[in-house]
Amino acid sequence: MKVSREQAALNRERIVETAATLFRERGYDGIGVADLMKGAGLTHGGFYGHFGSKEDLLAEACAKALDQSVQRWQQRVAAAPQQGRGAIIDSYLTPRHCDQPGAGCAVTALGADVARCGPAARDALAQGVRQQLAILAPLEPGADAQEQRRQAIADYAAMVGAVVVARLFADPAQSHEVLEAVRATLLAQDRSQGPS
Amino acid sequence: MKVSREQAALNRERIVETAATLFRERGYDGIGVADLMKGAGLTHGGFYGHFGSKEDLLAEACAKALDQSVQRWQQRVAAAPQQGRGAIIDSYLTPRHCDQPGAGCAVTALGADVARCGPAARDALAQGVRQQLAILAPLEPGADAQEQRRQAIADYAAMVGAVVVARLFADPAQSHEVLEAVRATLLAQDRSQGPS
DNA sequence: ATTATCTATAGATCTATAGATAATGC
DNA sequence: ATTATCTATAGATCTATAGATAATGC
Repeated sequence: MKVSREQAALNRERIVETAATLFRERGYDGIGVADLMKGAGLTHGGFYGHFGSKEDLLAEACAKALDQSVQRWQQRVAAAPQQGRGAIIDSYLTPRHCDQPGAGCAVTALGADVARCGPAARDALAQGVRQQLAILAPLEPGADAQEQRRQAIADYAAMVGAVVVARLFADPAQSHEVLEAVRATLLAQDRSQGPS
Repeated sequence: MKVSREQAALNRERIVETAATLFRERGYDGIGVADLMKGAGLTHGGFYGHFGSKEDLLAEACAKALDQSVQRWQQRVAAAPQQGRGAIIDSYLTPRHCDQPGAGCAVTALGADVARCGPAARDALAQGVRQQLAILAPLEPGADAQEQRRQAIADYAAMVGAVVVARLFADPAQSHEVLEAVRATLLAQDRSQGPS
């Protein structure tokens, strides 16, 4: 046992990635340090060499999860520039996103947990939200930057709420109705307000 | 000690009400059976005479919390019939609601926890959401009932998401910006689409 | 010599239960 | 006699730490 300094850095990263998935799937209190380390292929005693506390790991896991979301958003926008904000809305409001919280938006999966936590995890999520709003705003219809930001916030809130509510329904048809209703309403605004 | 049958029923109800508040404030795993009972003025050993498990209590607490929300919605609509859905939107999207999760919407405070739980709590929340949508739909603009329901779902998702996101920001100005952006966008739709 | 990980455990907490106690209600 | 509550505790789990072990890197 015992590994190189380089391997130790890889192990640390694997712990953060494992945590980013398992926290989103089971919640902050739903998974213990021992199981997180086991998920990363390590024993739990090594944990406190990497992180000061479980909550410190939560903050890093939130930052990692949001970073991945931000990168996916950028890729989708770059891949379909003519689709505008629709590229983001369409991929966010899918049954796939609802059914895979471990790979999805950390705000929907961990928002309530993190709002009760210390400032580190909270700031990590808030920072991610600001980045996502910065991607969304230029794609919005609106006369000026202020109106575009307002629209970006409204779209973002609707998407987050749609996934939170859709996950409550055990019946896939009802989940689907929620996702589709929000999607149709958001995309209909393009027509009623026109492009910028 | 030991109390009358009538007093026992009152004690049970007080446990549910205490749980409805404390679960919303601290999350399902954030408060234990012993502290819940202490909050109701009882000792924790008596708990299992009233409920089969902690999760059974969660289901009852969710039902109670949503019942109270539904009643408040009905009162607000009855008190200001000319204001329509604006009466609900205005009261939902307030700093007061964000700052008092223990008295607010259970979907925003417990949605993620409950989505990971057994079916009883999930169904209790889902049933409450259906009731809230039924209140909202007749107040929506739209050509027919189907379009009104679609708008009700979209408004509801936007409101839930707004509070979840607003609670992430430590800075009250940023929380307020989220609430106001969603409120302005929802209410602006009346003008662009017109009343039914 | 340093350090990343492992084994083992301390100390706290949590759900659930068993048995005792003291009131209600026949 | 029944029953609602209380005291006490079993059994499990969780965070965090202490000390041992076996590599790395000078």
